[in-house]
Amino acid sequence: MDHPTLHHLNAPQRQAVTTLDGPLMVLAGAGSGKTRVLTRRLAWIIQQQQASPEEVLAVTFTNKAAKEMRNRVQALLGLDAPAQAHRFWIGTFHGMSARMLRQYADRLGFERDFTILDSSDQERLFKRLCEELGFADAYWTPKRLTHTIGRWKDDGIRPQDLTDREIRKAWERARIQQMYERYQQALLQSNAMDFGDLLLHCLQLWQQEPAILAAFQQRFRYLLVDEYQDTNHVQYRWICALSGLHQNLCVVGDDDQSIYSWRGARIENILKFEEDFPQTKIIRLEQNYRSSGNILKAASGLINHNKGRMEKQLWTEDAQGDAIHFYQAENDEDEARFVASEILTLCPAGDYQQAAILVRTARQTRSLEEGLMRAGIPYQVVGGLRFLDRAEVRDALAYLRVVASNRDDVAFERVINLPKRGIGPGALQSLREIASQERCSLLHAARFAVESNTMKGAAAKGLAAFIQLIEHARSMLADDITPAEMLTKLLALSGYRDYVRDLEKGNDRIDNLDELRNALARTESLQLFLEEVALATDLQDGGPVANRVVISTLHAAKGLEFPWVFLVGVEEDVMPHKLALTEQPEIGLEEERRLAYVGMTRAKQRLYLTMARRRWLFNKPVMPIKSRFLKELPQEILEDRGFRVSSRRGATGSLAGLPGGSLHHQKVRFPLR
DNA sequence: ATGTCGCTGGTTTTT
DNA sequence: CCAGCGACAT
Repeated sequence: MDHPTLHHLNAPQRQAVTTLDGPLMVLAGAGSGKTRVLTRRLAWIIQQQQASPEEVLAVTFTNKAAKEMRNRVQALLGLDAPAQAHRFWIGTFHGMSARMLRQYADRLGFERDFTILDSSDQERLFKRLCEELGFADAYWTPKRLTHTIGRWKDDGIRPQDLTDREIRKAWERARIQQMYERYQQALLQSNAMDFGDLLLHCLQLWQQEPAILAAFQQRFRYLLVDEYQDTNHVQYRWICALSGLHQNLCVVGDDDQSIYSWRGARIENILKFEEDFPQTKIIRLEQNYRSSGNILKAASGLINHNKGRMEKQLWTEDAQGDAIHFYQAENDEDEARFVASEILTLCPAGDYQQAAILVRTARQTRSLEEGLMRAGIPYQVVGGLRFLDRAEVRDALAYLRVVASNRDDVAFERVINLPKRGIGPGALQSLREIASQERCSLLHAARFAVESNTMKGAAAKGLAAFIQLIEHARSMLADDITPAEMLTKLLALSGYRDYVRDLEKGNDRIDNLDELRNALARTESLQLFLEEVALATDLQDGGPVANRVVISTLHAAKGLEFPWVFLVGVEEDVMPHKLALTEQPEIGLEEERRLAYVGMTRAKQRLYLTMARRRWLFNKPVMPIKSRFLKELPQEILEDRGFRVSSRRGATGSLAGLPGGSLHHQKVRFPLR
């Protein structure tokens, strides 16, 4: 077998690529060439003429991963491939589900152009329902309802499925059940689905119309699932259903990198796979091509403290490489300064994209950003507050949604009084009453109220203006004005642009609106844009920007790699995070350990672990102590870079080394000031 | 209907 | 420190 698609693959990789028929589970350790295997496998299926691209379904968790997979497969397939690559069904669980549901929306009582709600939309909706139902409870806040019901949906629990496993007290269960039902009703009424619904409604559709499922089963000869360790129960059922006929299902994952249990991910899906598909072949990819020997040793040493792992031992042909550098900073500022000075030493030519700083929580980025800025090092923050989550962006999107759909009540409520149009809670309440009486949407109710002069005063005027605005926007689209131009006019005429300009940081916010408009200009239609945006996390390509240090949360760093990695804040209460240990301490701790493991295994050549002895938290001083994870590392490969008491007050070295009498090099280097 | 003051409560967040 | 919210005043 000397096919180019099989070049440069080790034996298990080659096996994973060429074992096409029957269920297959690939346990792919960090840095073991997983993406290479996945993409080669897709190419192999086509080249061996086992299926045509449209008969292959590959599911990923992020749009970014999907895009990368498509590009790489395209490259593998050669010149005639672009058209072929587009025929594959490659996408996220949610994207693929939406695609299938649009086709059959009517069977479930939805229209084809249903909207997809994000968690802030959901919270708003729950808030409204709480008010309507007089549901006041200190515990069951809209936020908690959103979260809890979201988890239930991940587990496939519908309102009627609630038992005392979920809520023990029967009287409370009845209340929550009613709320859950009302929520689903409201979604149907607004022709909307939340993320969980996308998957659940697929299952329901298939159950209700077996012929539709059978057609999909027939079609997808090969299924591939990436990041399998992060699938939840419903996703598992979704996969099983679709692969039910041919059973050519290949899942690829690493239980040691499961870090989304708080979003419903079930590590047990890996164990269950073998049970549910008894014929399963298991292939382990254990050779690591990314990290030096010491980095691998440290990471393995850490993760070995977890119980109940799939048996797997990573190894590398690489040299041991650098020691793991440990630095105990005096405080946040000193930590940032240390990181910055190391980066300057490591990247004398200014090739800063070689370095990454990984944090447990987004708020840790602040002192680091300041430190880098002071040192004149360009950086890029990934995984912080995302573009599409910014209030002004969501507002503008809500305007677009109202223009695009008559039924999107959630979007309507968001913008009806933004900027202020004199439509307060009272006016809104009467609109809702009209809507429920007439069984119509809020927009229709508003139209009705204006036409029949039901409203009075400021509210009447404001409503009329709003309706006119929306109709005007629609007529622009009908007159072939581009959606992007329409948005610009819409935001200007509504007064929203002026309103935003006068807010704090108004200029930045206007920039964001402009960026949204640019993204809209790049898309074919408004419908397509709204779909894309609903399922996307970010509009920017997301790839590393040239010559910038990446600052990332650990979660957002999965799948990335860098020559130099700084894992900062390696302290108790941060890593592991305090709140991760509250409910089920053992389980939480193991996930935190995996998170640290993911961070460490991002490093190729050198790994730094840092902590600070003093920090400020919520305006209060705290004295962090070393993370227990530090003590779980093989001590002999750690190099203590010491810590330093404020240079201005005269430095005294400290022997605050690690237990076990490790090295105490006092290499104090501070090129900055 | 809207503006302001003071209180609370703050992980991670692929979709 | 900070955003987001409810209570109260305008």
